[in-house]
Amino acid sequence: MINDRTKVKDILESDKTGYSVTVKGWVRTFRSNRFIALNDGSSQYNLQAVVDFEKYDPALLRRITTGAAISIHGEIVASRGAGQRVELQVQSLEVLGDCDPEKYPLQPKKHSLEFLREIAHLRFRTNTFGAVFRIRHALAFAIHQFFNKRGFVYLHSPVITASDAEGAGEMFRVTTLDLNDVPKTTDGQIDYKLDFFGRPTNLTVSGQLEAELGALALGDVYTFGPTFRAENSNTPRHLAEFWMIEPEMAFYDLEDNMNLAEQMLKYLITYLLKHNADDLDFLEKRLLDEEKQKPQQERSDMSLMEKLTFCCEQPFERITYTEAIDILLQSSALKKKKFQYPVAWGVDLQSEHERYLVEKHFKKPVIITGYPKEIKAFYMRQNTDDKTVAAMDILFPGIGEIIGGSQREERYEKLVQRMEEMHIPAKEMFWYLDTRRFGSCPHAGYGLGFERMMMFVTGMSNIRDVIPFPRTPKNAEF
RNA sequence: UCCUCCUUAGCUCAGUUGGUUAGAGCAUCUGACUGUUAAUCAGAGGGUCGUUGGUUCAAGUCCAACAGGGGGAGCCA
Repeated sequence: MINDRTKVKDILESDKTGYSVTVKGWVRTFRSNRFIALNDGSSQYNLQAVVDFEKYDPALLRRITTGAAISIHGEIVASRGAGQRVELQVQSLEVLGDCDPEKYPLQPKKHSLEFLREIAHLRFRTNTFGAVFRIRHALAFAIHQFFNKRGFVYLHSPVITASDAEGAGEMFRVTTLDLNDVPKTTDGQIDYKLDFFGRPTNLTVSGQLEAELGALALGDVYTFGPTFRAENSNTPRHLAEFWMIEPEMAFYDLEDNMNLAEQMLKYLITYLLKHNADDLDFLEKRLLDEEKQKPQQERSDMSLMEKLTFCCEQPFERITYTEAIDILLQSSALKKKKFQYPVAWGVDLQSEHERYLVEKHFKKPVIITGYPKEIKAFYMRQNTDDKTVAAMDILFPGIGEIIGGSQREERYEKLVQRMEEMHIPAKEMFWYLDTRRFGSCPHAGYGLGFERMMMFVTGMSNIRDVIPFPRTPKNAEF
């Protein structure tokens, strides 16, 4: 048994002194041949271990280098220095894993996020990514806690699907066929009968349709799993593999749906403010440093904590698509020809329009409802005006659309009609349509991009820095 | 995929109108010092200037293509 260590976080959070501990972790810096800054991942902060170097073999001390894994036994005492309340007086020290300083790429200094992305296997060892991934864990946990408290059932939707009719984006093909010798039918087509599933299959682009099946029996369900889009998107907001939360609720209309989504976002932010204050504090300081490099005009007027607190305190602004278009048409930005894309009823809102509404006009999260049916998916419930659907998008400052959802079309005839109009093969979707044939009921749901939420709460500006191993076009190294 | 910018030491960057042996800070190594907080001081090592081709007496510097990365856009979460 070697799991006898005390975690740094527990030591630092207590004022207690005069007791013996064993700590294990990685050296961040070794100053003056006397002070080891030790980090074990449990906290943003390091434990300062004090070595009386006169009593130790210089050969051993030389092995205490940045990045080395060490185990220390000693006594927790009040610190004589100013930077910390308590410190560890070393009584015995063992190097568990050496770290050659000539070759180790991490130094006790600031590294660019781009450089750290190239060494994604080591970036966990930095302050920034330590904070990011502790927050990622906490956010995932809070999501489960939120739904569990409300009696939701966590439903595992399949990662491999045969459905290619959802129209949610380009898909990754899943096959065991020999790509160097693909079997063909007599008319020259790929013979999928010989493939593993006997038919074409893909990685899922959404668990929503499966979640609906669950909701119409279990009541309230949610999915939380990886999602795959094979789109050639090269932006700081897109990944080929990302995580999505998709709640689906029976007997909910659009307003119930919005209420739940707003409550959830506020719950998650409040949870992090309470449980990850140290990590958020670090990220806030990091952002402030970064802002200092920018010209005055581009600096944001709120700090990270202020922004998060602000979002929890304000009710989100709720407007219809039609109202949004009117605001844009009357905006000074339009009159000054600041928009690159035209504004008119019927067009989809562009990033620049969304950003204007959220960041300039309302200056808080905005929920937009009632989009034209032409620009939304087939499963959204048609409104009585015959022009719009019961859709809702929640827009956040800085990242745009964080949640997209709708009340679903529960009326069989209306749904089939819409599928025909949009060339969705109803025959292959018999399992989905069956829910509308047998005991259909009003229901609603939404999708939350987990990494988008991570970007908002951490203030990180590139989505590749909030997931451990980002998958993007031409990049799957780690 | 489109537009735009970038690529010089391990990292972050400077490098004049093309002109001798390409520089700095940090890191690393050696030595000094030792209650430090990205410790300090002195010295040393470290570069086929992203790749390929072109212009020129001469290219880190100018031109082209390609690769990788950043920012913006589209698609979306």
